[in-house]
Amino acid sequence: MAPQTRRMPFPKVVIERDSDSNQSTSDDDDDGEEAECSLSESETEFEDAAENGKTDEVEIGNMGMMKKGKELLSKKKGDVPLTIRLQKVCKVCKKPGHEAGFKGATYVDCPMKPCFLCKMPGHTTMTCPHRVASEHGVIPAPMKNTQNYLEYFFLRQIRPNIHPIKPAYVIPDQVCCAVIRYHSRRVTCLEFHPTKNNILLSGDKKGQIGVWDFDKVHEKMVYGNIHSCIVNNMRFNPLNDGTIYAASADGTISFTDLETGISSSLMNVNPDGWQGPSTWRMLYGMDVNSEKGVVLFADNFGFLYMLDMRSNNKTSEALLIHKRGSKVVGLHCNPVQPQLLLSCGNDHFARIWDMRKLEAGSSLYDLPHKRVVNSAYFSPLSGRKILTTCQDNRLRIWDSIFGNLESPSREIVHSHDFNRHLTPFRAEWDPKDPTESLAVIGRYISENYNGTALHPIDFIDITNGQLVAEVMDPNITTISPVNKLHPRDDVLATGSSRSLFIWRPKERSEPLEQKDDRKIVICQIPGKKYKQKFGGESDDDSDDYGFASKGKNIKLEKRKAKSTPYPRKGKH
DNA sequence: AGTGTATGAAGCC
DNA sequence: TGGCTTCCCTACAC
Repeated sequence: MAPQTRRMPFPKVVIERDSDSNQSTSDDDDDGEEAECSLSESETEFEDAAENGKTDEVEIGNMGMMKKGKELLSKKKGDVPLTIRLQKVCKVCKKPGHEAGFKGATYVDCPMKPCFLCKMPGHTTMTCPHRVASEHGVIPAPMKNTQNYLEYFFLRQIRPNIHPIKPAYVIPDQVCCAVIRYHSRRVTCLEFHPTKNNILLSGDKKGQIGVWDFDKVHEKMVYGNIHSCIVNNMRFNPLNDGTIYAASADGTISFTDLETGISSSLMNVNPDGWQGPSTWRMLYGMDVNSEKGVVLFADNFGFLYMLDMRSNNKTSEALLIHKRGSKVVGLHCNPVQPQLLLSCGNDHFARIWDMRKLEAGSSLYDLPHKRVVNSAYFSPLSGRKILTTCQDNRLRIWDSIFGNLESPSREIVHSHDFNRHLTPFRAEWDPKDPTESLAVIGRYISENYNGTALHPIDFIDITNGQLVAEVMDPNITTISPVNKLHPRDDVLATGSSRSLFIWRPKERSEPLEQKDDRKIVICQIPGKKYKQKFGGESDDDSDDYGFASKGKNIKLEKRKAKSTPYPRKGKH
């Protein structure tokens, strides 16, 4: 039998490319296969010019491209020439005429979407009014004078701690030491030692807990057998600062001796083991109340638990404090009033509780938010203010916890978007600021700094919304959602991806060029070759957490910020 | 350089 | 309520 030949010739295909598309092949290529091939290369828009001149527009994403293309071609088999115009579409909204994404180190927003910073429609991040305003307060901070008894006693108690004059802020703006790839998964929480100034604790997504002496730099330890997955919060034991508590999504509260690494599980909220994801309890928020001698922690079903710190027995049954089935991600005890507890979670609320009468639904105040509340903290000295970080890209401040709590006294628009691959951002108070007005938080959106997209860490004056400082380092190209200011020293600790960084004020640091190489330690998983971000390939697998050898050390170049990400009207 | 994948909240039906 | 899909700047390994 003679081979069958194609009776109907394949339709003539004319490919027209968008004028600003990259390379252009022969415009009048009539090879069908070639057309399909080209179509799969990039996101394009089909335009099918039919015989009567009527135009059929079909928008196709890159995945459905081939299939749709074939359908289209087969439909048109035998028809007059098929014109396929290759036109670039925006990867965000799939519409032609514009493109979103990185242009070099600058990110261009899709104009069809709401502003990535303030979430309002009609403009992009570049032109967002919150980028150019000198302050962001949507509601002025009112000084509420409630003059109730509680307020009176409260003020008497804290008055000596309140500074009348705001001192100049000291900003730790230069990286002085770092451990690169210290953790094997991203860092989730940080904690400074309450008495030893140079000890930093870090928890990660894998369940490991690191203990790092950042003055000696190379003195570091990672405990990998304490938890089996994400460490959500850690606290030092107020009765013995050589021991810590940690809450993990493995459903346990651990108690660990930092010297020996010996750890015990104080409580397991999944006593029956794994019964499927719908019943598995994970622990998120945690705090210790030294006055009451209890460890408080909460799970992903809305429940609060309490353990007596001396007996390690639970002091009460689990108590529903947030919407049933929602995560309670943060707990904080008031530093001055031990009866007051602050919680926050995925039900879009932060709640204030009186620990003397804790029962479901008995919260003193419910502070509403538009999205999940990542964190809620009382101010560190007076405990009178509350700072929350919400996934709606806003920081909120309640100036007086005894005032009108129906609405925050201030909202500050700030880029700290939720991203499932990042540890949630949490704005943290500066515990050293006597005026309780300085907060630190990492920034999600990047800025083009001399050709590199960097994500700075912002210092914000929460009394007026002003950006006091933004710190960045050319070597930290990853987002830094985890930040903690030292309780006594002018030191900032940053967790960015798997690495840790310690910042100090520039004027107090010795020039980096003269520094000991070992100020920066590169860690790696044994046997793995990996590309260093900072200077070539490393195959040093002599040590689990080996030092960077001389010459391979990270080069910290002096940064030259070309532009200010949040240009202000005045000086900041 | 290109791709797969870890993964969480929101919104829809 | 539950199951499904979508999602805008990730980080990193291969």
